[in-house]
Amino acid sequence: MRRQSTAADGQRRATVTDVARLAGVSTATVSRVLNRNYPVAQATRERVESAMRELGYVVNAHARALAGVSNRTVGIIVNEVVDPFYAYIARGVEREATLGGRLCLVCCTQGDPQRELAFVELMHERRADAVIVVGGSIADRAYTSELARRARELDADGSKLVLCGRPPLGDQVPTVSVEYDNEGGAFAITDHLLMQGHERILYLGGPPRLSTTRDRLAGHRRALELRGVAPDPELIQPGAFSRGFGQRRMAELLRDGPEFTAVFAANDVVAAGAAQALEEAGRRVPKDISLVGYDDIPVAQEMRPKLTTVHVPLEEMGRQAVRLAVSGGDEDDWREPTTGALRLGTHIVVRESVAPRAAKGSRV
Amino acid sequence: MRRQSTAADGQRRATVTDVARLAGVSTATVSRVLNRNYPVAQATRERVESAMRELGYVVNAHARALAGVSNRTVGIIVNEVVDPFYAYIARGVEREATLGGRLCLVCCTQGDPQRELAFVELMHERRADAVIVVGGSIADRAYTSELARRARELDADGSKLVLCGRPPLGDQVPTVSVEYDNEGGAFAITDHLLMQGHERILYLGGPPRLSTTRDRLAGHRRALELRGVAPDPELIQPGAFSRGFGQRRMAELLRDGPEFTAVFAANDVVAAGAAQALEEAGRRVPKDISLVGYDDIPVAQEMRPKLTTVHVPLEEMGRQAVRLAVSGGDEDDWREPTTGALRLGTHIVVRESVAPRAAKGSRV
DNA sequence: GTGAAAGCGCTAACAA
DNA sequence: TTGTTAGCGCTTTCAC
Repeated sequence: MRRQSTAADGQRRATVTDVARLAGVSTATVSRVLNRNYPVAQATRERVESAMRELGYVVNAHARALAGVSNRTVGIIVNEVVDPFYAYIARGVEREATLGGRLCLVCCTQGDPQRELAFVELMHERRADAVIVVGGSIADRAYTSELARRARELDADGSKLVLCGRPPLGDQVPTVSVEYDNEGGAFAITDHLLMQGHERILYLGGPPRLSTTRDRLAGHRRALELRGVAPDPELIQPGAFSRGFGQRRMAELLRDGPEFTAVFAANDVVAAGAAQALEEAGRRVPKDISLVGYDDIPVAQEMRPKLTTVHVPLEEMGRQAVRLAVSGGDEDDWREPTTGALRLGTHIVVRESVAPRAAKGSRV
Repeated sequence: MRRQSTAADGQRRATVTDVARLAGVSTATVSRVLNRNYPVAQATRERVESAMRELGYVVNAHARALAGVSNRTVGIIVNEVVDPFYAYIARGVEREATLGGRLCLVCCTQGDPQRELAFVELMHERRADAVIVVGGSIADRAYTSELARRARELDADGSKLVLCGRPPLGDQVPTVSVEYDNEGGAFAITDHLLMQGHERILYLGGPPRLSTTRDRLAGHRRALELRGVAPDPELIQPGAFSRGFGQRRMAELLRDGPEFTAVFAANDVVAAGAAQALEEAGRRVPKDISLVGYDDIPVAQEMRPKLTTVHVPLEEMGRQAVRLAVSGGDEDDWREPTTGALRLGTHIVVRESVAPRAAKGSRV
């Protein structure tokens, strides 16, 4: 049974005033030793510091922020921390923010656009230097205009909304954006499959209305078209970005779907699910069916066969997002205009999950 | 080029006063519509709201916090967001915090205890309701006492330091802790190996001075002892918690290390690295050598053969951490004493990476 | 080198 | 139902 030393027992938390009193100086002096931005006599400093220690004084960040010092914070809003796609971007943001002496706050929407909007507002309320929204978005009228409104408010307060891996909100909306060549990656990997003789390629997974899906599908279709392969609607099977979806849908299609010799999974996680279903159905990858993914997250190297996929510079996107947003930080440089944009490249990583199409169809 | 509407052009950010003036009411009224915790005439409310919209008003969270409203925040401090071990705990924290209407702030130390300490302080400065430090710790005198000091300061301010997956700081230090049966899991999985006839078991990876390693090793040794197997120092090969370490060290040991028929990797990530090295050396798992991991993160199910490992209730630990720390939240219930502790169970999950010891030694 | 005092933007008594 | 006003804890001129 220990002493319950919460606010209950009147031990009001120590403030600069308390420290000042105990040290026999003014609050201004305390503030000066706190910020070490102004000369203070050695002896005075020591008295103040010991008073702080004695009182267990901890500066109040809110009071400080209110009094006008930047709180050096960038917020990042993602779907899910446990999803490597987001985690690696978050890591980039975190690293770069730390480099600039800033704190990085991570929020998870669990895929809910309303929560995303709420978080943007929250970060604004906390006066973040920048708020970064990550990942594809659905093209919803109401949602988009709400986000645009917040982008404007943020901008009006000298902060920035950063779009990371999603399309711009329109030319009138002040944002900065960091994208990756999503369409190009999808084109390249489809072409890779085509070059191996595959023409019946199943596109599997990804929320149908998501910008990410739209772009990947566009690249996929462009590649087919270029090689004169007629797209078959039956081979386009979007759904979700989850392992579970990949596995379930794949199993179904194997049972009574169209014929195909290769699978283009919307991302590596879906690919892992598909691989599982393929394995359970006794289809060998890549001998019977070739399989590719997208994103190049670590699981791609853990799978057997190792997954051929499209590399996306996730961490670098995160870094660039904060770099673009907080241009400099201390030094007030008047770099780019209000709206900056950056598009990073993608490239395919060939591993072991693709083989030339077998002479006969893949159906057993 | 667009209008650069930052602070530069004198567009001072709108405050309650501005809103009040524009709406023709007092700031108190504005505050009341903001907090919807007090009756306000419908007509008034509407005028205020439209004024807010017109001005692009966004409440200042710092001012609000300073004025005495809890900012409903819990901070979590982890090594690395991209490490699933931490990511899943973080997700639990996030989920539970959200349930309580709280914001979850994630900080990454990149394994640096000094940064951890700094983050605890930072979260305290921001007046977090609780700050959760996650993962094993090294038993360093100076570090421990520093952390203890901060725990006391936090406690004095009615907040809490939560130790998640690491040993307590001592009975005098007010903390709450959520652990898992680390030793027990290691015991169980070692015993599993022993039951399959393995006696030469290599323990691979994990920072040697980390509490996590110490506990796992303790369980491992206890199991050996119980079955009367003499521990061989050569078979204890700690190092790091990384895939790279697992792969490198494994390759070396395969080349010129002691003989062994099974590998107990300190965690699943190390196991993945070890598996890779085994594969490259032409040793089959589990036929030639059995392999187990720890943590049961998703990669365990992606590996082929699927990895037998110890399940740790990561997400649940995160949830419990905040539940214990912010006891109730709104309702001021006087539940447990200052120091609460919880220990969650672990269990092994048998998959495909263990086989009975071959008749002959594993050496080719 | 140090102190006095005026806010920063908001909330919460207390009045009206 | 609404307004007045006194802080919350800190920083920062401006004096001394």
